[in-house]
Amino acid sequence: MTATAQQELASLAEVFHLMGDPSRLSILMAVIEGARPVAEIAAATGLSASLVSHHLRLLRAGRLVRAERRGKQVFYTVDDAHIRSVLTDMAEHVAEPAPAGRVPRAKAGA
Amino acid sequence: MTATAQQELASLAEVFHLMGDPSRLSILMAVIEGARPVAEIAAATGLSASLVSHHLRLLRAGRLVRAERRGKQVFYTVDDAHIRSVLTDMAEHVAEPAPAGRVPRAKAGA
DNA sequence: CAAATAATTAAACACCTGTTCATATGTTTG
DNA sequence: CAAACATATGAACAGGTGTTTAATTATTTG
Repeated sequence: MTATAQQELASLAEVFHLMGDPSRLSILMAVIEGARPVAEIAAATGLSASLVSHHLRLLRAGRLVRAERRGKQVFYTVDDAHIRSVLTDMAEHVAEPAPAGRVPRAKAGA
Repeated sequence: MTATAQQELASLAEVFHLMGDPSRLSILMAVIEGARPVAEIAAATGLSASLVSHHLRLLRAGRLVRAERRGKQVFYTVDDAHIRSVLTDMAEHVAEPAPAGRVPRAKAGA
């Protein structure tokens, strides 16, 4: 594997990692349809403003959301359309029923 | 937010979380185009067979890969098309150049 | 059945990460 | 400038996670 491929893989993993936390994912879902201020995101997700802010910084660093200040408030939105399509596409995957008889437990018997 | 929405969010986050690790992601990429035995995956990714096996168990539990035994070997493949489209779609996102002047550091000035 | 190969599992460790609580920064308004 | 509001930051803690090493379980083959 080439060095740049390793880089891209790392970046890709980083993005997924950011989406792989329930709090952050709910934050993303809260701002997926338009810009909202932090307090509103906190209310919508049921998380503290502090925690939301912490996560937003990570999401911003990973370029998943964009920030824009309007007066006292700071509005956040998802950065681009890719995130949206990925979220919807993956939602389909999760919605599928499990085909039964898969994923056997560590020790089936007993 | 409804209880089922919470559930789906958790499932969604779980899937992303599984993809959010470089080792696991490289494993997924290694089996995205067809079934391959563990040893081959290990060779392709540069990871130990043990580590690959560990991760494959998690990926299997999350229904991201499917296992099929053929003789001594166990072949793994990505479970369905959604994973593929998500991976390719997100790869596009990562490939995009950063629009400059975004993501200010914690404390810009010295 | 014994040996060899392939994969899985278990235990242990180092590291990272999400969360909370308290404090600080920025912004408007009196 | 002081007060109030909105957001951001810092420190500290608890719990989770990836990795390694060693041992174990399947499966074929002599």
